[in-house]
Amino acid sequence: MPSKRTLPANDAALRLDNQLCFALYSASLAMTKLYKPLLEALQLTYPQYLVMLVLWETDGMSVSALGERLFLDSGTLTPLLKRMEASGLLHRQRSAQDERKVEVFLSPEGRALKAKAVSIPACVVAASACPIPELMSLTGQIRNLRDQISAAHH
Amino acid sequence: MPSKRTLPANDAALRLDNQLCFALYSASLAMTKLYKPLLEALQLTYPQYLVMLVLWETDGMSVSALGERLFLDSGTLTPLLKRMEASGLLHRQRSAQDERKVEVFLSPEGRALKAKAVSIPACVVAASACPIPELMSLTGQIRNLRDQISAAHH
DNA sequence: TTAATTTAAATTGCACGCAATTTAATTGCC
DNA sequence: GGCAATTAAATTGCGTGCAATTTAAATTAA
Repeated sequence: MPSKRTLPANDAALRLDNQLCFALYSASLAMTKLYKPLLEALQLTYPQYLVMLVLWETDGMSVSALGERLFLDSGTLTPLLKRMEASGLLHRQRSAQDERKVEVFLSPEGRALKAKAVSIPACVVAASACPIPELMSLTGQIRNLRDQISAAHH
Repeated sequence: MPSKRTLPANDAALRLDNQLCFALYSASLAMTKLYKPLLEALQLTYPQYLVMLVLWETDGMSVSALGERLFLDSGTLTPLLKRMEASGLLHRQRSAQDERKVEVFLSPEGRALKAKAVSIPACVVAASACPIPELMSLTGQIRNLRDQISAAHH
């Protein structure tokens, strides 16, 4: 039994492998590495793939709407979208209604790329070696956690 | 009921909010934002905090051992450790036994910083608004997933 | 033992993320 | 209408991540 002078609880609380944050961080990095070879065929980086997922759902979104969906700001998105425009996947266009806004539209090539992406989710599921219901449950739990901690700092 | 010409399953499979990868990615970014004000008091970035967690557990690790623990390589760690050395938290020293290796040692200031860090985990738990057993379970599940997909690409 | 291979860090180059600032357009308020 | 406040992108600067290469040390093989 620990003496009153020691801080046993803190030692466990600061242990790397007990950190939820590190589990998330390292899992997210591992996920990016898993996607890399899958996305190479599409000439996309992982954040660019996320942008494509959004645009395949809703074409013509503004930069800020895209940012809200992906939790990224214009400092990240502007140069990323410029690179995607340069590679011919989309084009950016000032909104006529509100000239402050820039709307992002898929090119025919960008739209067509979806066909090459449909096989990716199954590869990721296979690599996880985890039953689909568990993956769905885990996804939901992590999403809830994200929303909770996002709300926490307003 | 969907026609045979449509691809209904793929649409769901490519939906952003169904992606485990995006849940992890966005949760990890949100976590980093949550830590930022907490770490400002310690003058640490989030990856630097992870290095401190490792060194508080095991001082004197080599760069490669640190990298294995954190899933980071020397391309990331070398400049990061140089910045931490410049701010006086640690020093780097060629191993006498094997001159290829560089060992990382905490300075007295670095060791002392642990006292300021002990309050952080409780803040994070509070922000998550989630019972500790659930957090522990979630951490374990995410760790398992990470290990599984890390193993998957060798 | 020397030469080839392997291993460990460091370096280079590029793509994020994000804080902070700037520029431009719109909205609110009088 | 006119001016301040707000909003949207872009820009700047910095700290990661990581692939690819380089340098140097240690190990293995011939």
